[in-house]
This record gives sequence, structure tokens and C-alpha cells, in this order.
Amino acid sequence: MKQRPATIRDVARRAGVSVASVSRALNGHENIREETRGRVMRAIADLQYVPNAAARSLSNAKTGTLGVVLPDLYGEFFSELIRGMDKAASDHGYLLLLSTMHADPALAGQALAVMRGRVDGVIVMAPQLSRETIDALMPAELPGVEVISEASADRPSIGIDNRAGGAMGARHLLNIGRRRLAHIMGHENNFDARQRRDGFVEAVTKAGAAEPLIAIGDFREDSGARAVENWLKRGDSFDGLMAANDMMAIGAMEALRAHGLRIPEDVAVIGFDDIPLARHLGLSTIRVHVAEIGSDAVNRLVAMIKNGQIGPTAHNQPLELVARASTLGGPA
Amino acid sequence: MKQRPATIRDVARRAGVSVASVSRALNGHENIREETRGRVMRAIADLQYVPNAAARSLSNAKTGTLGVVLPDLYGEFFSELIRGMDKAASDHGYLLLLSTMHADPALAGQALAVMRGRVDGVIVMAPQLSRETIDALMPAELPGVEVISEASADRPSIGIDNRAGGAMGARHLLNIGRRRLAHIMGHENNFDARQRRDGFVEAVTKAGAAEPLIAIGDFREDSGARAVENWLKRGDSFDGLMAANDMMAIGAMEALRAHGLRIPEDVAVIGFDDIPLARHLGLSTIRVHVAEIGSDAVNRLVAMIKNGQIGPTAHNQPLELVARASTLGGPA
DNA sequence: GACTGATACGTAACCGATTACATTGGCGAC
DNA sequence: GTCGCCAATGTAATCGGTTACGTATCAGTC
Repeated sequence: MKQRPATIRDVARRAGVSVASVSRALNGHENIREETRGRVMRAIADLQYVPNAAARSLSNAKTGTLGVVLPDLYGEFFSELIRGMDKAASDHGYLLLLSTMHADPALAGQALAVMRGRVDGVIVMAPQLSRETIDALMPAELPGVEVISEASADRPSIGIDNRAGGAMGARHLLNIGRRRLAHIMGHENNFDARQRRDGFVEAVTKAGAAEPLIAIGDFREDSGARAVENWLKRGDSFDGLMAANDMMAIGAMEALRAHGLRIPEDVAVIGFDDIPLARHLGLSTIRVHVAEIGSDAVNRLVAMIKNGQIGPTAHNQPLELVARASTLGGPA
Repeated sequence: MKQRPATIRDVARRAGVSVASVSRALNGHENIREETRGRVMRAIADLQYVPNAAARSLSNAKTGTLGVVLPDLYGEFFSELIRGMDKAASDHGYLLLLSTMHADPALAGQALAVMRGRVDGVIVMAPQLSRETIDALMPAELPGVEVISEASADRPSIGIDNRAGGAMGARHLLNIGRRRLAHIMGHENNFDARQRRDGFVEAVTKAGAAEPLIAIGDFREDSGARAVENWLKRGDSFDGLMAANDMMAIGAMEALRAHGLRIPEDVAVIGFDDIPLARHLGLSTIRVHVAEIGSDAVNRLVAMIKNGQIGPTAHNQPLELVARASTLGGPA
């Protein structure tokens, strides 16, 4: 039952040809007679031969897989991202090798080192690491694409115009008449979090409104709720709130309602990402086409691998304001 | 810049030892002097040497990666499953190689064939394929674990007691006084879908209630809504509804509300899975610990790889009824 | 001092593909 | 008939590791 799988030599012997001919038949080379190819194909079918991927990789220095290094896998954001990547990868005939990278640069380096020799290129998402750290960790000989991190000079980076998104949220709140604004950002050392806040604050200031309240969260639901609790406890008041992602906005909404505040009458709330949950909860948000960011990253990486070019670096996916009940009222 | 990465021979030359010693130092073998190991390690650091994974795989027939073949990647169910697998895999020092498998058995076979030689084992989830098809496609020499599919004699299978889950849902609806029940199942050729329906119907019949309405969906939100629309259009009436997963239940709830029906007063609704969305929408459901199914599958697979044993086959993850507003009333 | 055994290390075969280069055979031109 | 050329095929080197086996060194024993 558990027998040694057939090798290319077994096939050659069975078809009565040399290994070179088998290889040629297999890879669709020109200089081989149709009849020979037929014999080889029959032998392959007979023996249920499947080429050994490791041997092939070693020989031609290609693996047919792309490495994906993500900071986390929790929630719909990552599931959409992976879905988009998988779609594009399988269209190009690549598989995805998945790994999560922790905030600790040493461990992050490990995650990347492990990929060497197993992938033809890597897609890295590491908003929690600085540009220098990422540059230092990326293996030089491996094509790489970055997703949603500070633009790099060396590698293409598919991202989001975070500042514009933050500004869009602020302007929307101002447009519906809110003047005392608040913002819940992500970790201070997260690139996206800082950008979104900066865009938000800038838009508010430019409009001549009061300086907004700022709280620091961690992109999880709980931290949104905690931020609201703290403000209310301190007696800070606000009538418009933007969170740096939808999950924190949802946590914030729950906390607001728990304190008897109505949405949007007392506080209008807007998030960021437009995860599916947002639609169901009537949460206004900034829509990011996450799956497309994933496909885009893969497409660019494959292009790099195929022609050795780096191509244009920074590239931003378009954003879109989606106004729902949490800012406009009406059915939740 | 783009220079050839260092090989083991470069390291050997630099350290003034043979390749065998480098390999021994690298893999923590016994018979090597501390001083030699030190020299090797220094050379490795100097050259920034990283072993070539393909060569290593070829030589010792181990890859350090696990293949994961899933039917789809859409929604929180898969995101949780992958998260659980990734956690366990990285604990054991493995990476995950991801691939989606389509319903077409030929394509499904391809997905598995591509994995050969790149992985030490595979985890397959293919509820849409028959037992025979899966058995025929699974490479014989590769350890495999199945997730959420009909139990197999050859491979461990981590699953859900779907019948029990279906019955739990039915009994809950009956317990709160509902008598005219309905069920929205998944594809007829999906194993889980059939099992859940059977459990549901059996519990209803056993309790002496009228035979329930049955509609066929596809696990997507829309199909839940369509099922409800069809029933209402036909004039079928029901006061208790179970869907085979949460997404269809959510679609059904929207359709019910759109027709002015109140939940749970007019129709009590219960789903299956307990995805995060369910809690936010107050949907009663059968909780499945999805991430744990993922870790469990990986742990079993790793055990199989390590000791060559197959271990116990069928294994069911426990289920739990979670009653919320959609059946009990109260705040949504 | 010759022999034994253990220890540290080197040499070279091997894993299973790809492919540069060598070889063969067939055919047309002379 | 011989030569040259080309297409089809075979031989063997190669990719970068691991490891079986061989060898050198040294301490300990008689």
C-alpha cells in the first residue's frame, strides 16, 4: 500500500526512453516526436507518476509558490485579503504559503527566513514594523510586495490612502452638522493608524472645527468600547465619532448605547474597512476593497517574478464613503 | 545586490571544515566539538546563510509544510478554521500551504496532485465530494486528515455531530412552543447539509410535531432570503425556522422582517456555526468551535507524520446551543 | 610500542528533477 | 557512396542539502 512513489526514472524505464525525454514530454518541449510523447504519457498514467516538487524546485530554482506573511489572521479583514490572494494566485498557477509574523522583529525575521527556498516571492503585511525593520528583514534576492504599509523605495507596495480615508470620515461627520468630533485610532506604532488619525485631524482643523478627542485602541472591538467608556467617565462630550476600523466602531456603538446615547442622534459613528458586519449593523464606513488589494498584490508579485522588473512602487486602492444609519439615521 | 545566496559549501570553505560538519552543526548533532560548531555558526552569520529548503526537502523527504485544501475561503467560518490551523501549525514548526478545491472532482484531484512533494501531509475539507471520490483522490503515500466530512476508515476525520446539532436546534424551537417548523438546508450533495437536516427532521418527528418545511440553499446569505420569499409567496406558514448555517439564517431574518414579520414573536430563528456576526445580530445558533477544529486537525496530522500511526478516526467536536434574541426575545 | 575503541571529521553517494552536451540515424546534395 | 546537417534521443553534470561510510587522531590497556 504505502509504496515509494514513482520517479522519473521509473517512467523512463517503463516507456523505454531516457529521463531526458520524459522531462521533455512533461514540460511540453518542442524537439520530441509525438509518438514518443505518447509513450511517455501512457507510462506516466500507468504509474500514476507525479513529479517531485522538491527536486524540480532544486533543479530550476522555481517553487511555484508565493509566501504570504501576515500580522494576524483574526477577523474578516484577513479572510478577505487571503481570498483575494488565493484567487489571483491560482489563476497564475501558484500556491500560497501562509505564515503569521509577530510584532517582535526577531520572530518576524524568522518567519521570513523560513520562506527562503520555498517561495518565488513574498507578500508582506507588517504595519506594526518600521520601514527600516522591514527593509532589514526582507531577503534581498527574493521579489517582495508589501501590503498596507509605508511605501517603500525598493518594493511595490499596495496600500490604502489612509490620510484621504481619515479625511473623508471627518468631512462626512462635519457635513451632517457635527462639530465636537472624536477619533479612536489603532496602536501608535501602527502606520495605518497614524495616517488615518493625521488625515482625520487635518480635515477637522482645516474646517475650523474644535480639535478632536483622540483615544488609542488596538483594532479590536473591546478597545473601541473602552475608549468610549473612558471619555464618558471623564465627562468629555462629542457628537461625531470615527474609529480607525469597523470593529472598534462597533465596540464603540455598543458602549454608547449601553450609556443610553442614541446613534446617530446623539453621536454619529463611522468606521473604516467596510467589513460585511458593517452592513448588517448599519455602520457608516470607508469602504476598502480588501480582496482586491490581495489580488493586486499577487498580480504585481507574479509580474515581478516573470520579468524581473520591480515596476511602479506605491499604489493605492481607491476608497469609498459608505453612509448608513449610524450617521444618517433611518433603519439600522 | 542580487547575488547568489550562500550555499553550505561556501559556509564550509569559510569555516575551514567540511560540508558534513556544517550540516551537523546546523542540525544539532552530537558528534561535533563545541569549538567547531562555533566556527561554523560564525561563518553562517557572516555569510547570512540560510539553508535551501528545496534541497533539504529533496534529501530527507520532509518539507516542513502541511497542505490545506478547502472548498472556498469566503466568510468567517474559513477565516476561523485557518486561524486555528495556523496556530497549531506554527506551534509545531510547520507552515501551511493553502489551496482551494473546486467541486469538479478533476480539478479537486489537481489541487491534491500539486501538493505532492511539497507537503508532509494534507488536511482536506470537501463536504461537496463523496466518500469514494475523496478516497480515490487522496494520494496514498501522504498522511491525510479530513475535516467536516463523512467519516473515513482510512484517515482521521475531525467533524461535527451534525445530526445532534440539527436535533438541538429543533428541540430548542419546540421547547419555546413552536410547532410549525421549517428548515433551510445546504446543497443536497453536501454531507453536512444532509446530516443537519436529518437530525432536525428526526427530532421534529420524534416530538410528534408536523413534518417540517424544507428548502434548499447554498450556505450563502441570499439563499436564506430566497427560501423565505418562496415560502411566503406560496402561502406556507411557519413559526420556527432553523437554517443550516448562520449566514442563511441572517438572510432569512432580513426577508422575514421585510415582510413585516417579527422575530421571534411571529417566527423564531436559529442558525448554525455561531460566527461572530451571530452575536451582534442576536441570532440564536449552534456553536461550533471552528478554530479548535482547525487546531485539532493539525495536531492529529502532525502526530500521524511523527509516529506513522493513523490513530482514532472519527472525532467530533462538541456543540453548544447558544440562545439569543432571535428565539428568546429581549434586546436584539 | 602495538592494539583497541571512541571521537571528530572528511569524502562521496544520494535524493529526483532539468538540461548542456554528446550521440545517433535519416535524408538530401553532390 | 560520402558528406553534412538536422531532428530526436541519450548521457551525465548539476542544483544544495543529508548521511553512510571511511579515516585520522588520541587516550587507554597490556
